[in-house]
Amino acid sequence: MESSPERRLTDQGRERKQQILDAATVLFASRGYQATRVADICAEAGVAKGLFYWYFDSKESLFADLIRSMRLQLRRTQGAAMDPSTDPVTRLRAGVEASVRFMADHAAYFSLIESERTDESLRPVLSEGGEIYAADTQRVIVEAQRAGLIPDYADAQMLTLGVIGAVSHFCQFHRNGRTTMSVDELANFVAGWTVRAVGADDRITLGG
Amino acid sequence: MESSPERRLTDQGRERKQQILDAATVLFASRGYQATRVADICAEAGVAKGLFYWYFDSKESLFADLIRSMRLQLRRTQGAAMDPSTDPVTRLRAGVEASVRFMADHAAYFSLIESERTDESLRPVLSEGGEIYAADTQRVIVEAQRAGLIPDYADAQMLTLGVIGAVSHFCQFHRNGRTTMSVDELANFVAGWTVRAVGADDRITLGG
DNA sequence: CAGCCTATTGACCCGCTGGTCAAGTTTGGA
DNA sequence: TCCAAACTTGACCAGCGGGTCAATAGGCTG
Repeated sequence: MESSPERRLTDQGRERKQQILDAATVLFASRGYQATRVADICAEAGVAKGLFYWYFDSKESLFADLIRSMRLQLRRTQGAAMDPSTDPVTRLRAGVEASVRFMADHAAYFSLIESERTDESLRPVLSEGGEIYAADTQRVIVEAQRAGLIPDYADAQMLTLGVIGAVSHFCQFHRNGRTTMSVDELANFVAGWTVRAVGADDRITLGG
Repeated sequence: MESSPERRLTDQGRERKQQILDAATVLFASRGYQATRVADICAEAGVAKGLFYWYFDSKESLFADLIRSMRLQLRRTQGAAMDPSTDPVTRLRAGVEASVRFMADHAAYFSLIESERTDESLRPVLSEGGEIYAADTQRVIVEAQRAGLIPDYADAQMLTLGVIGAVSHFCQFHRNGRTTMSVDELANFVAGWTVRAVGADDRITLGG
């Protein structure tokens, strides 16, 4: 019931912990958090139940770990996605494409957070990120509006929600097999879709 | 463990059943299906636990009942939404606006189906509808493409997914309070968003 | 009133699952 | 070589929660 104050892990320890984390990711993604039993995770990871509680305080704390570690990775990847020397619409495009690719690569993770969004006990952990991503996006959009590339009588916040939503739901459809597009095609299509929706259409591409 | 072969209900019986159904809707929507206990539902409805099993075979069967009855209502409402004598883009607009309004009116229901989409045991019931809605939408889009109102080098199916996704995720943001727009404003905005994204922009409105 | 069906209760059952623990093994470093 | 800490196990526990049931009340029909 404690463990938090920095337990020193050996190489083997770190490996085992990751092993459990991986097993949990797979199971959470396919059955959801609630429906996944600690025993299942241990079986999947091939370790005894007690070991779970050597590395994690609780099932919920493992979940938090999972989310946070993934978020770190996501943020890093996204950071490198947009070239600051280009114009905002180009950056928006690039950001959207990168996000789509990233989400496709980490399908299991995103299907997890998507499904567990309404879980009362998990809400805090889940919502603590995400606003950051929104802020990033909104910044680009406002910049584009200032540069006259996007009509500025539309609410920037709504446009932001639209972009984020579009990326996430197209990826969701991709995960569910509702579309069989390749990731490249998808990324391109979604970029086109959002640029058009946002009102920055230069009429050059309609993606697909 | 049976009950299905048409139990005859008195007026009072029907009322009680609905009462339990309503209680379940509220709780499912706010905590999710898994996290809601049968005892909670009974407490909310103000009846004893045994009564639950007088009217329903199981928690899962209540859920199925809920979904099916709601779907019926939804389909009826949507049927009346679009005026067949207008052009496809106008109909698309109208359909989107009507859907947004409907989803806002039935927020509890949609937040429920949205959150429980990944639940293994519930998937069959959940997915048995939904394709119908997609088919309706796609028909309008294809029609618009034939009429030259939407560029036809874009994949109609992808555009359909985009429309459906946009409606559902904007409504989701509305439910979560991520936007404080009124339902009317929202409906208008989403209609504008989708029309632009789909490539049918007549440059008259950018919503908001 | 008698018989039957619906309606309603709450105590009870039992399997499941998150979490604990005492006991044992391995590893690392002094 | 030896100690302590990291690691690993599986049996065990307690409470929770879905589902059951016997008992009772009430209402309709003959």
